[in-house]
This record gives sequence, C-alpha cells and structure tokens, in this order.
Amino acid sequence: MAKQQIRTQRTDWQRNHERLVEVASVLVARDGAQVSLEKIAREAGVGSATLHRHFPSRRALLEEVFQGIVERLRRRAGELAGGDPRTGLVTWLEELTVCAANTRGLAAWLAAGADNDPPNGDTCHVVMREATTVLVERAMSVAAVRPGLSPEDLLTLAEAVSLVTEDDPTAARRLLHLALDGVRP
Amino acid sequence: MAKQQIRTQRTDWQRNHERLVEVASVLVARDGAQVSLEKIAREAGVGSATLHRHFPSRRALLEEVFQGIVERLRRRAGELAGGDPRTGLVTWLEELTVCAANTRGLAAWLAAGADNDPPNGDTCHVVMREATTVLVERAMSVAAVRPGLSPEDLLTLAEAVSLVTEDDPTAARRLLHLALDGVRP
DNA sequence: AGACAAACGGAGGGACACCCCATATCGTAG
DNA sequence: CTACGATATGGGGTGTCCCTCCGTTTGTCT
Repeated sequence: MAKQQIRTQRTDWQRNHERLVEVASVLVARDGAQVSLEKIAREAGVGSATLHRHFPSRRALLEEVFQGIVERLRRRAGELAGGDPRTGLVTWLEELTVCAANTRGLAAWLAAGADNDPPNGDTCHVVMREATTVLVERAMSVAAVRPGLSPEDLLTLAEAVSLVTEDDPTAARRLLHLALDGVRP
Repeated sequence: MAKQQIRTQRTDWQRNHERLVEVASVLVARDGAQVSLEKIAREAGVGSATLHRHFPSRRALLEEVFQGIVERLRRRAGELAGGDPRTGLVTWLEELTVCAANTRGLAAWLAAGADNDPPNGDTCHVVMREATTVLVERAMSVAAVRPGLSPEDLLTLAEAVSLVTEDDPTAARRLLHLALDGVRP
C-alpha cells in the first residue's frame, strides 16, 4: 500500500511527456510561443488529446519548456553572487536579457509571470526575482547602485528590453545599457 | 471623366468603414488587439466578408484604429518642441509611455512597427521616431542628455516599458524614470 | 425609372483548441 | 507466463476563427 502512495506514472506516460516537451522546445524556438499545439502533438507522434491530458493549458506546456533554461539562469545568478558585487549585477542583467532575447518566447513568458492573477506557486518570474534580489542587495552593500532600487522593477525593465528586442541580442545589450546608464550626461 | 478619376466611395462603404473602425476601437480597448475579427464584424452589424474587404489584414484595421491616437501624440510632440528643451523630452517620453500603457494593444503595435519587414510606408512607429528625434536634438543642444544618444533606441525603450506595464500607468511611469535615471548613484 | 457598377452577406473550406469514449497498453498478481 | 484491471491513448466531434466565393442587394448616374 505504501508503494501505491508514491504515484509513479506509467513508462509510456513518461516517454510521451518528455517527448512532448522536447518537441515543443524545438518548435517554440523555431516558430514562437504561439505554435499550434496540434502541430506539436503531430510532430511528437501523439494524438492531440494526449497533449491536452499532459498539459491542461498552453501555459503548463511552456512552463516545462522554459523550466530548464530558467534553472540554468538561476544557477548562473548563484555563481555571480559569489563574485564581485560591483560587476555581478550588471553581468547578470546582461546575460539574462541576452538569453531572453535569444530564446524565442521566453521574454514574453517571464513578463507574463509578473502580473500573475492567481497564486500559482513559484513561476519563472518569481525565481528570477529572487535571483535578482540577491545581486541587487550585494551591489547596494558596496554602493554600486542607487539606494532604494527595486529588484522587481529592475527585473521587469530587463524583461521589457528582451521582449522588445527578440531575436536581436545586440540591440538587447545596447538598450539594457542605455537603461542602466540613464540618459543624462 | 476627370470627375471619375477622383475615386469616391459609395456612402454605405464610408458608413461601414467608419463604423468598423469605431467598433474595433472599443473592442480592442476592452479585449486587446487579438479580438476576434468576426466579433468586430458582428458588433458592427456587417458580414465578416465586408470587414475583410475593407481591411485585408488585422494590421490594416489596427493601423486605422490607432491612427487617431498616434496623430494626437504627434501633435503633442510638436507642442513640446516649442517649450523648454530640458523638460520637453522627458515629458514627451512620459506621456507617450503612459498613453501606450493605457491603450491596450498600442504598445505592441508601436513596437511591432520597429522591425517592419516590408517597406510599408510611414508606420506609427516611424511617426513616433520622427517626433522623438526632434525632442532629443533639442535636449542635446542644451546638453540635457548624453551626446550620441539614439532617438530610435530611446523610443524603443519607452515602447518596451509600456509593453511590459500594460494597464498599469503607475508602473509605466516608475519604470521609465528608472531607465532615464540609470541605476548608479 | 432603369441599368450598371459597387458593395454586401451567407455559406463553406481549412485550421485550431479542446473533449468524449471506445480501444490499446502497461504492470502486476496469480 | 498469462490474464486482468487500471492507466493511457487517439480518432473523431464540436465550436470558434480567418478568409474567400458567388449570388443578391443597394447606391449612383443618366
């Protein structure tokens, strides 16, 4: 009975699940986050009903698609939090922005997590916010940034930049630095 | 024959055209730029074929929907260009950002005009860029902004902010000023 | 008023999201 | 190794949407 309580999925379920996420990653990267779900199912070799059973909404699918990338970013933030507090924050924002600008759909995904209506656990945006907060606090401790700076706002700004510069990492970096430096001489 | 060359539309054509734009404005403001075109046609009391005959694409419809607002903004930029060069640019960016954040779909619309594949005349983004350029040059002439500042980049940044703060003008203003001031003390 | 061009709208094709239920498959107990 | 029951599947059905064709209506000009 104790064995039953650990709900383990059937192997074909796991196989299909992984395959769907894998195929979705490729198609989202190629065609954007609005790809037809039926196309994903077809490409994965499963019926559309199966896709909908695994992922009740497009959100749920995208969540898993981007989960790996967000986790990698989170770890990167951890590394930077062990380095120079002066440069860590800027490096982090730059890498985050470029990554989001390069990964089709990710910027919109992160930004969408910002104004999340329901309390649906730790979204990717929340993960990013926590990572950013640590780096902002460290930068503040050596007075490398203005006091009172809101990590949330800063993250949203970086997300905004990557949202508007999708597929153009050069522009992403340029706009981010414009925002970080301000417009006054 | 000379009279024929001035292509004048039939009165019912004009009536339907105006009504469609009017209804579309309301529905886009309420439901976003992705509203069903059929819903717009239904609400306007015309068949969907008529809508497609008047507007060959969703772009074409949105172009007319936002045209009035963009024109109003352009005039406002003209006013500001006659005032204080030090404050004009900031006021302009602020009003632009708040307006775009308040007008559902406008931010995405302006941003979409930035990387426009085909040479489709003067889009709204181009109109905004010209308005911004004048104010940036005036601000530069009194050294109120860093030399070398790109009006295009600055406009894109404002669009990015309004894109990510849709329906939240307070946040829009806050993020814009964050970007204008920079993060360093 | 009558004729002709201009504009209309219903209907239908193709694509999509999502759901129902008969069927197939997996894991296990005997 | 086999048979059984729970689990998972997928074809097909519904409703919506975009877009187009074509027979019909409406405006305009003489």
